Amino acid sequence: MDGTGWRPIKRTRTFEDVLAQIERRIAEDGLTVGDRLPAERQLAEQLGVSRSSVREAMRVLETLGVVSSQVGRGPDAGAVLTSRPDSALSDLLRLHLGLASLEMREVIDTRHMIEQWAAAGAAAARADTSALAAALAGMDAAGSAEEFVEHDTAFHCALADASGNRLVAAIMRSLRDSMRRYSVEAVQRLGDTSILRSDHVRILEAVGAGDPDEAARAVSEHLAHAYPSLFTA
Amino acid sequence: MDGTGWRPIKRTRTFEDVLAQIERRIAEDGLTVGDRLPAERQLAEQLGVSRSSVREAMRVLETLGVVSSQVGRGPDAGAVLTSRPDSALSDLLRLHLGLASLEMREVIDTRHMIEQWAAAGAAAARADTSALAAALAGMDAAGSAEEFVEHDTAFHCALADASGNRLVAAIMRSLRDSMRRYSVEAVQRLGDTSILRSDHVRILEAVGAGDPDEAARAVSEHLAHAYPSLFTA
DNA sequence: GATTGGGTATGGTCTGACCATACTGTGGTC
DNA sequence: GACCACAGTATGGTCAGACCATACCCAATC
Repeated sequence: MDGTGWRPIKRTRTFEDVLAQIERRIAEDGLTVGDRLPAERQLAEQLGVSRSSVREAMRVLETLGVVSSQVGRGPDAGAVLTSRPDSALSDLLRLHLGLASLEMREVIDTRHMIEQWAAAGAAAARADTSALAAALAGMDAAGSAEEFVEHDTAFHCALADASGNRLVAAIMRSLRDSMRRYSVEAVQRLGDTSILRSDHVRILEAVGAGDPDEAARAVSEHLAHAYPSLFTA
Repeated sequence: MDGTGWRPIKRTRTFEDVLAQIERRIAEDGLTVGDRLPAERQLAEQLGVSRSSVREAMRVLETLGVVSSQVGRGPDAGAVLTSRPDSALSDLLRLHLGLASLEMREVIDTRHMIEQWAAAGAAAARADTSALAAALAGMDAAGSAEEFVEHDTAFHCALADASGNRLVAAIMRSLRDSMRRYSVEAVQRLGDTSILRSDHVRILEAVGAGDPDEAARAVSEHLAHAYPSLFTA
C-alpha cells in the first residue's frame, strides 16, 4: 500500500489545521471583535475539510473565548469574534481544581498577589470608587451567604477593574468564579461578616484617598480575615 | 443544572451536557491525573448521544488542558486525564492578543506583578537557585536573540517556579510564551544584553541571600531595562 | 401600513462508514 | 523455551450526508 509514492505524513490533526488557518486569517485580514467568520459549511469547502473538523475547531475557539456561535440567520448569526477570556479562565481553573492539580491555597495566594497589586494601582491612579461603593451597598442588603459572596465578588472584581489592566481583571474574575462555592462555605464558617464589611470600607477609603500602601495593607488583612486557615503572608 | 423535569426548550447543547457529565464523573469518582476516560464510542452509548457530541466535548477538555487523547490501543491509548494548563493559557493569551482585546502593555504589567511577587516569595523561602543559575549560564552561551530569549524565559519561569505556586508559575509560562516574538524584537532593539545579564545576577543573588525587598526591586528594574517603552512603575 | 406565512441560511445533532495507529494474542520457527 | 511475523482489534481521526430547530428575510396578503 505504501512505498508506491510520496504520502504526506500527517503531523497535525485536521481541526488543528483549521485552527491555524482561522488564526492566520484573523491576523492577516485584521479581523477584530464583532467580525463574523464564514459559515461552517462554507469554511469547510474553502479549506477542503469536512464540517466536523471545522466544528471541532470552532469548539476550541469558543472554549478559548474568542468566538461565539449563534444559530439562525441574519447579521448576528454564525460565528462572531468575541473577547470573553473570563469564562475560559474560569473553566480552566475549575477543572484543574477538580483534578487536584491545583490547590485552593494557591488560588488564594494568587488572589492575594493580584488584589494587593490592583488596590495599590487603583489608589495610585485615584480610580473611581463608585463601583466599589455600589458593591458595598449590595453586601449590606444581602440576605444569605450566597448573596453576600455575590456582592463581595463584585467588590473585588471592581477593584481589579480599577487597576485598568484587563488581563489582571479577567484573571481576578476567573479566580473568584472558580472558588465561589468555597467562598460561600468560608462566609458561613465565619458567621459574623461585619469585619469583612469594615475591611471593605477601609479598602475603599484607602483607594479614594490615593494611598497605595494603605490600600495594599488593607487588602492583605482583609484576606487574612476571610481565609484565616489558608492565608500565607 | 436544575431538576425541574422536562423542558420543551433545549437550553444546553448536547456536548455541554457531555462536559457536565464528565466533570461530574471526575468529581464523584475521584478521578485524577493519569486515569483514563471511557472510549468515545462507549461514552456516547452510555450518555445516549452521538459520538460527534462526545468528540466536541473532548476537544473542549483537551483545549483546557485536562485530557490528552492518544490513538491506538493499549493502556496509554484513549483519553487520559492530564494537567497542562500552560498551553491552554498560552493559546488564550495569544489569540486575545491577536484580536487586540489585550495589549502588550497589560501583559508586561502583569508580568511585573507576578515576577515581583515570585522573587520576593522565593527570597523569603530561600528557594533553591540552581535552576536560575543554569538558565543564566545558558544566556551567556546564547548565540542569537532567539536563543537568548529562550534562556531568559527559562530564568524567569524558574523564578516563578521557585515561588512554589503552580498557578502563578503556569500564568508566568503562558505570559512568556505568548510574548516570545515580542521579546525577541525587544532584545534585538536593545542590542547590548549585558545589562540584562547583570540584572539576572542581581536577582539571583538577592534570592540566594533571602532578601525579598531587594529581589523585588531587582526584578522591577530589570523589567524597566528590558522594556523601557512599555514599563509602568 | 401591518401582519402573516413560506423560503432559506445558520448552527446542532445524528448515523454510519472508513482510515491510521498501536497494542494483543496467536502461531510458527529456530 | 525464546523469538519473531502476522492477523485481530480497540482506539481516535475524518468524512459524507442527512435531518432538525432557529431566526431572519421577503413577498403576499389583509
